Amino acid sequence: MRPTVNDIAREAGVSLATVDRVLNARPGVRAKTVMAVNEAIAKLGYVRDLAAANLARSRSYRMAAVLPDTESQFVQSLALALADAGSMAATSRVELDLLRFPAEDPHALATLLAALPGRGYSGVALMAPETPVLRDAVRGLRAKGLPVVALVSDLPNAGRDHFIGVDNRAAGRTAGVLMGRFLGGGPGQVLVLGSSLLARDMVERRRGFDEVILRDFPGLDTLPSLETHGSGALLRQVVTERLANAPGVRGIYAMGDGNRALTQVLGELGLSGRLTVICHELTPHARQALERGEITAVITQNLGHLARSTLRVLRAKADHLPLDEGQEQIRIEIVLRENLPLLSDSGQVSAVAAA
Amino acid sequence: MRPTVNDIAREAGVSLATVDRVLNARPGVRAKTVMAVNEAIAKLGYVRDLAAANLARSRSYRMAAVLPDTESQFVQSLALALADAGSMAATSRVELDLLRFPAEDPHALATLLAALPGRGYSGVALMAPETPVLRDAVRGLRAKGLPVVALVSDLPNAGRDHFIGVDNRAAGRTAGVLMGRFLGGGPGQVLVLGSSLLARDMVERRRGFDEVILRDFPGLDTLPSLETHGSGALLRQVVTERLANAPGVRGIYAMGDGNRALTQVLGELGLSGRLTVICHELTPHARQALERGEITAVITQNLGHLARSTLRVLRAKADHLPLDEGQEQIRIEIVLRENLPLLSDSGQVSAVAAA
DNA sequence: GTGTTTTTGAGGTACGTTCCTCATTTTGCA
DNA sequence: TGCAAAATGAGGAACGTACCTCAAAAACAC
Repeated sequence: MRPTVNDIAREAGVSLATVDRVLNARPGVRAKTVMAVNEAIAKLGYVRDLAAANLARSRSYRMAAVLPDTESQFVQSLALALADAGSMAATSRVELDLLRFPAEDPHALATLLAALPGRGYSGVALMAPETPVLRDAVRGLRAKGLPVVALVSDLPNAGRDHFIGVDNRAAGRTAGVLMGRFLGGGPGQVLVLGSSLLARDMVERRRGFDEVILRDFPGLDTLPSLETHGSGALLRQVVTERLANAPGVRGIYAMGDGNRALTQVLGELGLSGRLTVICHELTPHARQALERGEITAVITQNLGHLARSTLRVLRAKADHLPLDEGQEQIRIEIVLRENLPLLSDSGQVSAVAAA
Repeated sequence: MRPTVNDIAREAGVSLATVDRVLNARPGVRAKTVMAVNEAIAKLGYVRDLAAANLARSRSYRMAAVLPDTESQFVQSLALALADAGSMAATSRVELDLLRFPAEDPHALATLLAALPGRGYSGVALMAPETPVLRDAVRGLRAKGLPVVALVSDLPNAGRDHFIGVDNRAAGRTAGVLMGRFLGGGPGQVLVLGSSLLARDMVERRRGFDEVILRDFPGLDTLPSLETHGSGALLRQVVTERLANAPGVRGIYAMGDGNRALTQVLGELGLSGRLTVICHELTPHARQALERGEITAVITQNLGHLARSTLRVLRAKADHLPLDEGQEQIRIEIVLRENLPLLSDSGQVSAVAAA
């Protein structure tokens, strides 16, 4: 049998109350006694029964996940993955509320965040661009003892407790090496598309991509990034125009969203499957395009993993417990048609069902 | 507050005892009453508090992971990942014992397995080649109520409860498409190495690989598999010999173990970094070789994930609970130098430390 | 050595569930 | 209608921990 607090009390020759004081770092115990108890703990190999502890504390966790109200498939999939992880976590006294904010309104976001501490939350996961207003809001939350984790895109200067997502520079490098090798090193031109050149993620991806192409594939010519601002129409226009003027284009690197519009345009131009197309995020549509051969490779992150990780990290932070860093590291995944994961990851399934 | 069993009793107008009977599927409740209780459950959105339930049951789980006593880095890493997951799971009343069997002795394995039910285990995870003796042993375990999950390599005909690992055919296809694209479709020859042509995994990988090469890259010429039987010396010999006779070799697909010997040989022949080398399993050595550019790509599975998944599945099976299939699916990961995960995945770290 | 403060002990209640037992009510059947 | 069987209720103990109170003991200061 596993040792319990009673066993420790007996072993250390003290009372249960004293063991309890030591275990929970309550004051009023002599250093000597603390030592004795700790020795007993070590000797018996005691591990606190977390289930029983939480039960006794009758502690429960109410977390908030705050996402932009964008309708992009990526955010939708993420929301579903989070909701899913939340409902699974209900068995362990964790509740997750999904909150949305107007994508282009940092002040509305700040107001939303400011209201959270009053509503009984014990942690916040946040996906938002880092603005000065946001930085202050995050600091405010942390000042009130609410842990804040940044989701998908980091908030390094806001002093978040943790970042859950991938290193976008490395993701860009990965795209770069795939593009370079798939094109045999050149010669040829590569079109680069991004939603906005101001977004940190886009900048980092582009930097990583160029880094690799310049160093390892000098025969390739990467064109300046084209901004699509999340608009399908705009994407359509710039891509059509550019492809008409640049007959040497052999590859397209789509750093941002709009994969749907992209594959559509390529189809209309009769270029489906004739170019090497690399994009990010395995949304339901990207998956389809991959299956049909319209997209060559997708650089992605596992949203189910990301969602579960979010809950674990929030919980650990709320309890001031250490993390299992290895488990929380989100990997940069490369998906080709051949290693497309089966369509049974809960988040993805629901996303498709909802689409 | 979350509803409890008492709330359900009140809502359904029955006693706590009856609710308990329904919840735990105990006999002696009319169908009508069962319905009423279930309605109350649905109405209040009750979710059983697993922590409290397990506490009350004072249930604990003792699991066995049975691995061959091979010293390959892969098995070592797997063992460490399992040990690690086991120690993390100690907080949730799960204990994992690592057992080893002589790699080439199916009968010793069968004896080992037969002894398990008597030793208080409530589940077994097993990595072993499927032999007739093993099939019977597995059936014996299951007949005694012990769930059995196959690890890494499947035991489809032994009636295992679950398989935790990747689809090797798809892994081979993935290797194939990478090889094909990296070589620009040809012309050129590809050397294929495997530990043994009898092992199911090798056969499936080879089949997947050929499937893609034949269909999509007819310009490439894949040579017959060379067997290395886990021996570095043998690998060295056959590779040297083959490369001397076949100057057109531009790629090597290493399906089995022996990556260490392979990179060494290539180094000695002055071919490091000059060939496209694709292998399996991100062992510490493969990681190093990847960093140095001696290996181009590694097809792998996340051992930390695999280990945690094993424990979750064993536990779910022991309790006859459903699985979160999405969470348990092990993905086929493609690792290049550019998306090499940081060296903080517990299993990998320990593996390196131990190496 | 007295008085004060600090440390320790003893004991209880609570958390939400499981799993008993025994008594009582309801149901089905002859 | 009566009787056995089935269904339900009432209550309690247990799981391992947290957290509370009050009393007793020990350590400390002067």
